[in-house]
Parts: sequence; C-alpha cells; structure tokens
Amino acid sequence: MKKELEKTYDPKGMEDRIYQNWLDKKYFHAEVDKNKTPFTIVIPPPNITGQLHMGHALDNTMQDILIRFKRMQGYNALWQPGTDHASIATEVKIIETLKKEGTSKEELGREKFLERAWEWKKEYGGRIISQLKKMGSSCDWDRERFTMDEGCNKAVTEVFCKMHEKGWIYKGSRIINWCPVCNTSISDAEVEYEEQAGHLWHIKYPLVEDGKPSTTEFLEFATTRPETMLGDTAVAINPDDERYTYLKGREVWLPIVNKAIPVVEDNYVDMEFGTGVVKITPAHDPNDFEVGKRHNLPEINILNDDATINANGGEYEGMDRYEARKAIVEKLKELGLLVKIEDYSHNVGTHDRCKTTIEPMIKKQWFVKMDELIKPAVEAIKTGDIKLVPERMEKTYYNWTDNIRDWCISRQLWWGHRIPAYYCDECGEIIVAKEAPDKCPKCGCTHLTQDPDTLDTWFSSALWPFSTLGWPEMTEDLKYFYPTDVLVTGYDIIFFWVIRMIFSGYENMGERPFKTVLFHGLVRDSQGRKMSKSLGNGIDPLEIIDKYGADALRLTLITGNAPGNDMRFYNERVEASRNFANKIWNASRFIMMNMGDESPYKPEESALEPVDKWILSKCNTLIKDVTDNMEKYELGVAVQKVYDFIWDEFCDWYIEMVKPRLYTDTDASTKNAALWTLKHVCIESLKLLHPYMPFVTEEIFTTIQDEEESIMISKWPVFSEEFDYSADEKAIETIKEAVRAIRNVRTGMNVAPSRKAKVFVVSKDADIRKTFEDGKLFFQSLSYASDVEIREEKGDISDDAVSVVIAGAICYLPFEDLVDIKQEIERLKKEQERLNGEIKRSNGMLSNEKFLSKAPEAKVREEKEKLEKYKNMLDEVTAHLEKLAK
RNA sequence: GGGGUCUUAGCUCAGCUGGGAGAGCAUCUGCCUUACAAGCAGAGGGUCAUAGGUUCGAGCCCUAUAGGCCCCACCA
Repeated sequence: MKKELEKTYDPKGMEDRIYQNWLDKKYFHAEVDKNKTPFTIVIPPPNITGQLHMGHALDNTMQDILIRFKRMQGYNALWQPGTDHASIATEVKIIETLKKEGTSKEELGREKFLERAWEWKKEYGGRIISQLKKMGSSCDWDRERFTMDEGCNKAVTEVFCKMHEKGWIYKGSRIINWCPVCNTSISDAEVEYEEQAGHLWHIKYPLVEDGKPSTTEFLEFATTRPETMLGDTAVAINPDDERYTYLKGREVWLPIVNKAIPVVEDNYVDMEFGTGVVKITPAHDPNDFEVGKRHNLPEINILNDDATINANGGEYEGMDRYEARKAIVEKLKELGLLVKIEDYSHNVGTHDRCKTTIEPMIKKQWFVKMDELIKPAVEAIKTGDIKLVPERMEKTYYNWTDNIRDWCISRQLWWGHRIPAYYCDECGEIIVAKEAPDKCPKCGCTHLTQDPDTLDTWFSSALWPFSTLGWPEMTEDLKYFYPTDVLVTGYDIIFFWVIRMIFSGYENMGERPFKTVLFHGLVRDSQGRKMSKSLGNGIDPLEIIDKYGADALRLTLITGNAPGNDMRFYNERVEASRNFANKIWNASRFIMMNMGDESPYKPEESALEPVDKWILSKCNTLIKDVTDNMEKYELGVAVQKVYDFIWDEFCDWYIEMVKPRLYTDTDASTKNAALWTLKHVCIESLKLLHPYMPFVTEEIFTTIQDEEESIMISKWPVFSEEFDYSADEKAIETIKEAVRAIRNVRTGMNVAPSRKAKVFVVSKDADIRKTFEDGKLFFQSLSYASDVEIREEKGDISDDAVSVVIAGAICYLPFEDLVDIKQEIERLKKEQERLNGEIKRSNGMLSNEKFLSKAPEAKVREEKEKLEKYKNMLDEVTAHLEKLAK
C-alpha cells in the first residue's frame, strides 16, 4: 500500500480535485442501456438569475443522495440537469440594470432587449451550475438543458398548439391580476396575500328620485378602495334582506361621476357584514366581476396599466390610484357623503415577486382550461400512480385541485416563450400555429402580427420531465428514461410546478412524469426565521463549504430532519458533521497504519474471533436497515444509523477491542482476522455513507484499497447470510456490559485507569466463561485490569472486593485499601433499588392476566426472561451486600 | 371561513407498522490511554402541551382544549 492519508482531515482542495476526477472519468454520464434498469431524476431547474442558497443545497443534496445510492445499486442512474429562464424574475433584473444605465426596455426595443437577456443568461446561467458542482452533485452535465433552448421551445409550441386545437387553451376577456410595476398579468398562484392595516370608508349614495339624486334618502355601505367608485355600475343587496325590500328595482345616484346606477339583488352579498350593501365595480374586483356577469352590468375600466386613473375617471385622470383615493375621499366629504372612516386590517393581494399591490383588471389574456386537464392529475394521487412523500401533502394537493380555476398563461413580458398566435391585421382572424403563416387563411392578406405576449414561466417548466429527454420527438432517451422515478422539491412549489408537471405529463405523454414526489421543507435560520435577502439572515452555502467542506454541509442538511419538515440551520451543527468526517478520517488512518504495506487476506471463519463476528454481524444488519430506510426515503434516519454505527460501535468499541491483537506479533492469524475485519467493515460503512458524504468517502476508499477505482461506481453493500452471527452479537454485548459497569464503578470511586487491579469474572455459566475467555485480552485492557481471571466459583476472593453484577456473571475487583466500604455499600444499595424497580415493573406486567392472555407470546416470554435475570442479579447484589455489612 | 402541522432534556430536533424515552449542542466530573482534544470515559437533566377515550399496554391511535407555525379562500 503506497498511498497514505494526510495527517489531518482538510476538505479544502480535496473536494475540487475529486470532483474533477469524477468529471474526467465521466461517471455522471448516463446512456441508454437496455441491459440496465434506469433510474431518473430531473432537477428542479434553478433560475439563471439565482445564486445557490440553502434551499438549493438541501434540494440537491437529497437528489444526489438518491442518485448515488441507485447508481451504486446498479441502476442506470440519470440526473438530468438544467436551468430555468425564469421570465419575470430575469426580466425585472435586466430592467433594473438598464435603469442604472439610464435606458429602458422600451427605449431598447424588443430585439435588443432579448439580446441583452441572452447575454445575461450566458453570463449568469453558468454561475449556479458551478455552485451545484461545489455541492458534489453528480448530474449528467453533458445533458444540461435550458427551458428556452431549441428543444424546450419546440415542446412549448407543440403543447400550446395542441391544446389550443383541443379548445383547452383559449383567449378570453377575464378579470386577471395585474401588476402595475411589472406591467404584466400574473396567475392566481403568483398572488400573495398580505395582512395590511387599511381603512374602511363608510360612504353613502343618494337614492334616485325622479331621475335626480334624493336629498333625503341615502344608501350606506363601506369600501376599502373608494377610488373604484369611478367604475361602479351597480349597488347590490341580498334578495332575502328584508331591510331593503323597498329598494328592489330602484336606482342610486353615483356621485362625482353623476349618473344613476341600478340596485341589483345577488346572493353574493352577506347580510351580516356591514350594512348589507355592496358597491359593484365589475372591472376591478373579481367578485364584482361575477356579479356583473350575472346582471349584465357594464364593465368600466378606470385604470391605466400603471395604475393611474384613465379617461373614464374624468377629472381624476392621470392621478395615481392612491392619490385618487385621497382626492375622492376629500370630495365625498365635501359632498357630505362620507359617513365615517374606520381602521381596518385586511388582506391585500400583492405580487410575489415585487410585493406591489396587484390590481384586478379585465384584460384579454390566454388561459388554460383546467377542468378536464386536472382530472387525471387528481386520479393519479387517488390511485397511487404517483406517490407523495410525506403522504400528508396529498391533502394540500387536493385542496388546490378541488378549487382550481383556469390558468392565466399570457404575460406582458418579452423574456420568455412567445405565444404562437398570429393576428390578421385586416380581418382580425387569430391563427395559432407552430410556424408563422404567410397569409391569413380567412381573408388571404399577408399582414399578420404575432401576439406580443410571452408565456408564464411555469408553462415550460411543466414540460420539463419530458422536454429535457427529447419530446416532442419520441427519442430513445425518452422511451428509456421516462417516466422519471422521483422528483425532489420543496412543498412551496407544489401548486406552481408539481401539479402542472403532473397534468402535463398525463396529457402529453399519456403517463405520469414521475413515480414519487419527495418533498422537503424550508431551511430556516437559527431562530427559525425564513432566510431572506431583506432580513439579511441568509447563510451562504458556499461560505459553509469553504469553512467546513461540502460533506459536512450535506450531512448537516440531512440529519435530524423528517421529510417535508422545515429545519433550522446553525454552524454548531455543521461543526458536528465536520467532526464526524474527521472521525472516519482518523479511524481509516489507524487501519491503514496497522495494515502497513500488505493487505489482509480474507480469513477462514474459524480464524474469526467473536468480536470480529460481532462487528461483522452488526454491520450486516446495518446494511439491511440503511438500505430499507433509503428505499423509503427516510434519508435522515438512514444516515443517523450509519453515523451511530461508525462512531459508537466501530470506533469506540471494535477498534479498541482489537488493538491488543494488532500490537502483538505472536499470532499472525488473529492479527490478520482483525485487520481484515477492520478493513471490510470500514469499506462497507464508507459505501453506506458515500451518498451523503461523497468526498471523504472517496478519498479514503481510494487510499485504503486498490481493487476498485472509485467508490461512486462501486457496488452497494447487500445483507449477507455469511455474516449473520447473532449468537456472537449477544456474547459480546455481555462483555460490553461488564466493561461499562466496571468503568462506571471506577469513575464513581475515582479510581484512575492508571491504578490497575486484577479482575475476577465469576460465572456458573460455561458459555459466559467461554465468552470472557475469548475476549480476555481486550476485556482486560478496556476494564483497565492488570490481569483477568475467569472462575466458576467465587473461592478465595475477598468479601471486601468491589463486585459488579451483570446478567449471568459477577466481576470482582479487589481494590483493597483503595475502596471506601461505606461508599461501596451505598453503591450496591442503589443497584438494589434499581433492580427492585425493574422487578416490580416486570412483575406488574406478568401478574396482569390480560397481558398474559392478550399480548403476543414472544412478548410474554421476553418479559419472563427479564424478570428471571433481574431476580438473579438482585440475589447476587443482596448476598454481597450482606457480607460487606458484617 | 377551510385545511395542514407542531408542542418530547437548557437549546435544536429524531423517534419506522403502539411493547421498557434518544441524538447533537450546551452544562458538570475525570482523562494529553501510541487513529482522532474536531478526541476518550462518565454524570446530571424529560408529568413526551392539557383533559378524556380506545387498548393487556399510548410519545405514537381517536376526541376535545390551549398555544405556535404554515397553506388555501378572500366578506365589500
């Protein structure tokens, strides 16, 4: 063995070197191979404007764990990477830059603007990719895609045209959410409601008498947006409201605008709320819009796109919506129509990107009809065709699908997929086609203009699982890798993305896009707050990697967290992870030091000592458990088991137990058995750990053995009958119990390890004597004994010796004058107390007839054995105590 | 208004189909024992939010209550 590990664990440099090697060797690359079963994950494409944050770090760590696990299991694992054009997010950023340069998108013009956007993509699109690489992500970079590349464009156009033909995409005049800052419509999903302090203005309109406003009769109501009165076309009451029967069929006078509007009856009006009267502004409120439709009310748009008042607002034209609000309130006050102003806290819809208060407006937009499309997506979850992990996400899912509304997909933006619709300048005919037509099929004229709008960014990401594999072409890749296996994402985009991928998959591929969706939660700061730019509490994953290594970061993000739950992030946790990496590092170094230049050979079973069998058996069980947990996506539980095994069982016990054998030259066979076991268990655990901590495990793996060139393409360990030594497991646990008890006594009595004493182990059980005989060497060193003697009878051991009672045996430590008898009596009394407690508990259960008759037999037997054991132990302790008391 | 979720050690959280309460960090006590002080050996610390119920048996299942968080809808 020529190679050696550095003395101290230092991830810096090492990680980049290893990653580069993986890239060079093309380990991440997957090709269609019919002899292997595919396992596919498509990455949630990060924004090209984005920087790696903790959410990405978590998301990608989980995916990488799964893909590495499956790759090692022998699957043809493909992790399909790519980035998202993020239309609005990117466009906003570019506009900001242009503003700084003193220009604007309008000034630049569409074509030049798009050039800039592509430049932007070229410059920043790669940044996030290189950051993902830092995490150790084993994506097939040869297949990197972009939501606006040629293939994705084709897919988008294809879907648009197909669905339009089916009538599932339509253009309609609807009330939509308008962002006056971004100057575009947005979908319902992009509206974020925010509790805001506002006012409720109580206003009254005069009733109409003989075509004129009455001076005595008024109708009072309240509004949070008084400026919308400019667009009022009715006032509504509940038809069952007896207070207002007299109003039926009458009109009220709309002040300022000075015209009569009708009183309509509609069930939408809640009689309990306020005065039971609602002013109706069909053009600027979704509910009023519905009311307007039912009563054929005119829709008067009073706003420009930038939320200033338009010509319909008369003298208020040109004012900002909030200025107008003030002015109108003033005016109403003047007219004596303002009753009162009340403080009122209410939810205001804002744009999730820019937090601007959205304005409901009637616009002609493109929509996706959802009622039919959503059906298979609902069915998929109901039948279990697609599984959501954790399961409770299903409820969130149904909550959305049950209340689904048509999806507004057109955006008044430039950066995005241009809508493939063309308008005839002559006759106004709308042509939807994959290619721009040369002439109007209706009137034959050649003046056609393409729709200036682009599509919602999620329209293209909805197609991501198949567009990245070649669709609409039925490529070999697509046939082989689709449907993908698992989608890993945060629960926060279940509506934006997950559902839309699901219905798109069924609609276009006729098949689910993935079998399982694994949700994770949010990474929060140490105080549980969401990490955000405005709070400045974000932790940069790259800084953490720089300080502790990607392995430590990855482990931290996975441990102690259940699927779908949020987690808190703080540096102490990363330190603990780093320390673990250091632990494995040093344990491996220890093994290699002792192996020297020669590799141990596999020993005959007879050459293995019980401790070897014990750790081999434990490791074997671990393999089974960890694999099971990982198959069930219980990644945190799985890695915790590996962690505990490596640190507690392997390092703290096995290595210590085996040391005496390594230091003697007299018995080559036992030394070899120990070394082989050390190496074997080390490698097996490294493999189990590799998906979580790819770099350290690779560095150690390539150093400790010469047979395989990389751990990432090595075989995942499997449970083997060969190492199923449950009898030896039990035997060693007995010795561990004795060691623990002795150490405990020693620290309790303040007897330093350096003050050695002979230990006598007395047991009538021949098997137990054999166990201690076999493990004598390490038992002696671990219990800091000068010598160990194993006997069947107590014989001449002094009654004053310290006695440690364990199941089936007593250990005597004749410390002589070192021990205070009183203290020893106290200790034994405590032990008595403890055993009595156990016996009482056990007796309680066993004297319960219902327990005996209803509990499973094995459980009852187990409890009986325990009772027997404790009774025996108590007898021993009591006997010794009596002798001491003499 | 509808739904979800959480309440477990001082802190942050695990706890799989119900069968004797765990980890990391922090605290305290010993140890530089020849892989590791980023370490080793120990210790203390919990009415598993509260009240009922189901069960031989409940941290886990059911119901109610209190408090926290989140999502959806949005009543002017």
